[in-house]
Amino acid sequence: MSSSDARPSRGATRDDVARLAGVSSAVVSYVVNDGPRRVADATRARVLDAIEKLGYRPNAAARTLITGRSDLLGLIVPDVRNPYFAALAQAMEIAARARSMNLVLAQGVTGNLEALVETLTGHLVAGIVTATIPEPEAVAVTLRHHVPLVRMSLAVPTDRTALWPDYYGGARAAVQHLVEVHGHRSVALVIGSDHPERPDGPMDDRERGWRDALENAGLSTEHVIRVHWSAAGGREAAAALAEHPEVTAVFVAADQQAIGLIAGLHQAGRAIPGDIAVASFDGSPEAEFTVPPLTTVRIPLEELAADAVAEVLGTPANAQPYPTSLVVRESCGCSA
Amino acid sequence: MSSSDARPSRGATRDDVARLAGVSSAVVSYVVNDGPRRVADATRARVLDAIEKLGYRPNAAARTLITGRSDLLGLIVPDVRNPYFAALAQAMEIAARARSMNLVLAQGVTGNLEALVETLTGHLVAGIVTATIPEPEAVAVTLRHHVPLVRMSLAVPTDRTALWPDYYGGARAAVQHLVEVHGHRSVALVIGSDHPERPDGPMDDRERGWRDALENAGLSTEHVIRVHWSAAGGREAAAALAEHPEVTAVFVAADQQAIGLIAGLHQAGRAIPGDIAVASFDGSPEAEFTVPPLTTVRIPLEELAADAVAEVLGTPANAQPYPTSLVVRESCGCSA
DNA sequence: GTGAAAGCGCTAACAC
DNA sequence: GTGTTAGCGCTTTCAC
Repeated sequence: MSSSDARPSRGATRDDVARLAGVSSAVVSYVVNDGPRRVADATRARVLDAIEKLGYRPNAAARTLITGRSDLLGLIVPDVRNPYFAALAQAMEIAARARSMNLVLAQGVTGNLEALVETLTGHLVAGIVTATIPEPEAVAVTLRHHVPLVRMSLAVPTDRTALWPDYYGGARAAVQHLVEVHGHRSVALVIGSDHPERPDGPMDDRERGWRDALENAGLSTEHVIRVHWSAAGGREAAAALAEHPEVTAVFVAADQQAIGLIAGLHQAGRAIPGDIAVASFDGSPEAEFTVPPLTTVRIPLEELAADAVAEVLGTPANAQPYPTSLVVRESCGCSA
Repeated sequence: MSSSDARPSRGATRDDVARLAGVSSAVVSYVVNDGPRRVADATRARVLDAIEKLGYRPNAAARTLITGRSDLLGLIVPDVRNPYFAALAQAMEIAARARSMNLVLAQGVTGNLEALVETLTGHLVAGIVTATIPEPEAVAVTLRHHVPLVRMSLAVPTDRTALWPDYYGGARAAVQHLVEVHGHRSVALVIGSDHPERPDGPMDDRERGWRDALENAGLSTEHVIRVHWSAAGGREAAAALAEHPEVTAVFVAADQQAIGLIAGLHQAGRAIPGDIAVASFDGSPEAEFTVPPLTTVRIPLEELAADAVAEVLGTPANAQPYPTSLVVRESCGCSA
């Protein structure tokens, strides 16, 4: 520890390694980065040895400064505690690390994203993946700084890049299952609302799927219950449902809401699936542990995440919605 | 766009701002950082104006390079999808952002942390907070690079810094509740094991709390069920419990396990709390939505997170365990 | 109150 | 196959 401790002591630098290995610092770079020049095996070994001895780690900041791009990837979600976004964060972290990137986690809601995006671009992140719908100003920041922005879980026409599950097909399949397999004639929809201020905004594709499945079967689409995208919202939906005993099944747009709905239904003394059947959307792991286990539409999050990272790194991803699959358990009326 | 696009176009630099404002680049620094020199109000206004016009954002990498410390904070958890760690991540993200830090999320298990820690230190993170128990090699890396390492959720004697909830007191209070309020005489423990390879390792404080509460009441501590720290583990525990009908109550060391346990108990046709009462530990939000709602010990995660961040930033935190509180719901036998 | 200038550690031409 | 070197954008000491 020969240097002063006035500032946090920095570890060995590339020059230290070069000196110890008896080579120039460029060679150290070549070895560390495996390019862009070839290095003789013997030299490489000496360098590696010196690196090991010194405990040398490249300084990410210096590298970022010169290359103009860091190995950081921003992920913006509304709320990591929501199991859906937690699962997304997990999938993204794994996908990022598989490509030697580091995930910077940011939580933010639509309308507050600009500052977050600026912070992230200030770090020269390789890209930003967001499950929160960014306002135009936030998008403008990424555009100005040429930072790839990948929107997940929802696509709007103006998106440069978006990856999203097949909300429409998945919802439709779930509702069809309720109608065709179990013979339900009155299937309610429980869904959140992203734009409470614009009730006439774009319709969620899950809602469209539910609607089309019902209309195709000649059934009514009158029962729509809009609550918060949360378990607490789902519990409120149970109360609303109590006023419509004619409803014998519900399609819920998110597992979290379904979990709350089930709790509320139990509290109200209604049996699942006996009195009322439930199917939902997301395919989160917790759906396996509700009572009864929840039938849900699984989203291929791992694929979505891997492709989102790939997209940021320059590999154009699939422009199609990712296929979902119905995971049949007991809440819909199927037996264990 | 006068510069070539050979490399990703970088936004305006501090020099651009200085030029436009007609000042030296040092002054721009003084304005941006609010120091270390004073700047005349008129000058400051011109600089701010130029910054605005140019859409200038400081380059975090350059700043990190010169200061030797970034505004990044590493958080290592075993699994963000586990609601407990999701809640921790959320609390940490909020606490970090409140101090203008960015959270780098890393997932890792004991035994694999060294590389993660090296990556993080390579980014000159201001500190690392970990809920995963780091092996000594990983700790050594942080020591060598002088990166503060704060361990959360568990403390071992060799820790430099650790913040942890009152596992012992919380568990003990929960078990006492089961025994004293509800009169249970046979209370099992369901808990995970961090060191399956060392069954004689340090005992989890939750286990100690459970044990002491029981021994003080003159009750037996024979029923210990060790399963994975997950809902699936909890479900297995339900099966194990079926062989011991004399057990009328269970203390579960983690909400996730309790959620699985409840599912398993239902499946086995056992009523909660009628046949068997349940209380658990964590205080995660999902505990409110089980059937019946789960009585659980709440951990003050927000405080823990805020203090962990403060600690990293140089404010020595509380060296005491953080007080927990029993959230009484229905799974223990209390009425709604 | 403001400016000039010396690096922070690294990459990648470009020479040899 | 290896060495030299010019910055990347910023902070801060030191002059003025």
